[in-house]
Amino acid sequence: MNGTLDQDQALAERELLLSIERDGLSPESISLFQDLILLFYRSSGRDLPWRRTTDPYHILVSEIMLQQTQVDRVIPKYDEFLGAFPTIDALADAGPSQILPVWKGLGYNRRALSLQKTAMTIRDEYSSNVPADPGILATFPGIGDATAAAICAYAFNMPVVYVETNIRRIILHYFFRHMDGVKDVDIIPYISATLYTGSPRDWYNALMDYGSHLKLRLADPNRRSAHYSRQSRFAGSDREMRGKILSHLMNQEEITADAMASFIGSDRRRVQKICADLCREGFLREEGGSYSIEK
DNA sequence: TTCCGGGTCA
DNA sequence: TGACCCGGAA
Repeated sequence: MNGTLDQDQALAERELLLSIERDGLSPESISLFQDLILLFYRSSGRDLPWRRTTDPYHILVSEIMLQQTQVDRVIPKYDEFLGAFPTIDALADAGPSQILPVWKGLGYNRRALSLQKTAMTIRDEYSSNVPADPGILATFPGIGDATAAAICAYAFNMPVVYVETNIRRIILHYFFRHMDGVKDVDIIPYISATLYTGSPRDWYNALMDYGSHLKLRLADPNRRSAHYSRQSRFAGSDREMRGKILSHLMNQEEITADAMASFIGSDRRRVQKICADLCREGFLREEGGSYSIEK
C-alpha cells in the first residue's frame, strides 16, 4: 500500500466515524462503511488458495480448518488435505488413521473426525453435493451457524449474515466505540444492515481482510465482546496430552496404557482415562489392553 | 509466558 | 452459561 492510499484510508475512516457519531447506522454511514472496507480490499486484499475456487467441498474443508487455525498455517494444510482427499467421496471413504496424520498440526482433531462424518452424510443423503442451505449445513457435526453461513457466502455467494471474530472486531470498533460487554445479538443487525449484497462473497472476503488488519493496528476490540473469555493454560492440560497420545500413535502401531504413561511421563490412571475418552470419540480403539488409532 | 478460534456438551 | 478441545506465533 502506498502513501496516497494510506491517506485515503485515514480520511475515509475519519469520515465514517463522524457519520456514525452524527447519525448512527444511517444510509450514509452504511455507504461510507462499505466504501472503506471495499477500498481496503481492492488495495490490500489477500490472495488465498480457497479464494481461487468456489467448489463447495473445497470451501467446506477450508472453513473447518479456518475455524480454529490461523490463515498462515492453514494454507499448506489445505492443499495437502485436498491432495489426499480430493472429493467428498474420497473423504467419506477414509478413516481416522488416514485423516489424522494429514490433519496433524492444525489442532482440534475432533474437527477432522466431524468433517469426515459430514462427508459421509453428504455422500449418503445429498448425492455428494454440499447443500446450499445454512439450516441444513448447521445440522452436520462440527458445523454451527457461523460455519454454515460462511460456506453459503463463499461457495454459493448467498447474502447470509453471520458473526465471526474478524467481523465482530470491525463492528465493535466502528459502531460500539466505547461500549463494553456487547452481545452478538446486538451486533448482528449491524452486520445485516451493512452487508454489501452486490457480492456477498467479495464482501465477506473484504471483511476478513479488514478485520485481521485491524487486529494488528489496535488493542483488540473483541475484548469488549460479552463473549470474550480467556482460556485455561495449555501446558499440562488434557488437550496437550490428547495431542501427545495421538501424535505418538501415529508413529507406533499400538501401545499399552502403561507404556504410553511412561512415554508421556504421566500417571497411568490419567493416561487411561484420556485414552478411554479418545476411544469414545472415535479416535482410538482398545484391544487386549493396547490402544491403536481407529482405522 | 500469553494468546486465541467455533462447536459441542453438561 | 461456561468448560473443554489443539498448537504454533508473538
